Amino acid sequence: MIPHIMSRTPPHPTREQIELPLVLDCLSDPIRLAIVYQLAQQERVSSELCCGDFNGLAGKSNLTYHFAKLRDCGLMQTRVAGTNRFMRLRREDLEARFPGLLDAVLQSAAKDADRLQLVAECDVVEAK
Amino acid sequence: MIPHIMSRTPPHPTREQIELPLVLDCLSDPIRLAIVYQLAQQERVSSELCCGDFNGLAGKSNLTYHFAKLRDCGLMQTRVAGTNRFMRLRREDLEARFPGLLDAVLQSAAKDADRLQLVAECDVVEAK
DNA sequence: TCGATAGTTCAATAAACATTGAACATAGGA
DNA sequence: TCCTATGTTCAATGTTTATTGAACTATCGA
Repeated sequence: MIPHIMSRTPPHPTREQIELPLVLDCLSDPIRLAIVYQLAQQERVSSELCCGDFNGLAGKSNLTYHFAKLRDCGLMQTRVAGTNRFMRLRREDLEARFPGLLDAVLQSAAKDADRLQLVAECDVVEAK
Repeated sequence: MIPHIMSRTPPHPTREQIELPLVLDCLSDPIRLAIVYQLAQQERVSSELCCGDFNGLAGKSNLTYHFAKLRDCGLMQTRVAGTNRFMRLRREDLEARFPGLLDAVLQSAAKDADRLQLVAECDVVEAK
């Protein structure tokens, strides 16, 4: 039987392969910034979210596209479990490569949460 | 006599108009990141550099394009003096809007200076 | 006043990007 | 075993992007 593509974990860059321009470019898109922000908010509750939790941000296939970019640049990790894909922030790797960067971006985003139309923390938790 | 366009200072966004996605997008381009980095290195010597100081990074008209993007997003300020345009980083405004962000990016860039082909500090100073 | 220097503007081009919907693959439950 | 939920793949579309060179404008100094 031929191995099934979809059940395999997609490729991720190693920590050392994470590149600053790619990370910044990823974070510069409002939808991807919202994904990363929501992931960060959720971290206190659980470190993972699945694709469906972001349905409010864009259409399904568009989200797949943005997830791939976030994965390719090293910001997110995807874990496959059954029919779900669980995402988490690669906090430690980011912190090791670019100390303070992710937090500076997240705090900047939090400051402009209204302007950027980001979900408030309570929204995320309640939506569970 | 009709006022001469080129002698006027180009428009800049106010501090409040500076937007996070635009700033990140600006910094995600390797040439623009190099410009900002060089400007930051130079700050200890003088807070300003003129277009010609960046000739190593790209062609003249391409530089004009990147300078415009940096100015439009609020990262740089341009001052016109004779036939020169002097650039400086809008450090205070950036710090007020997004505390810690610029420094986190600059430190990250410094860590990857080789990979990003950024000018070493001594190169900048010696090139004067 | 002329020439050189500094930088801008404009049009053209090729590549990358975000977005959509339709078709598909996979896993789990009735 | 079939139905449903979850998510991916693919092709098509229109937009934005970076880069180039040629023509231009403005300023300074000889």
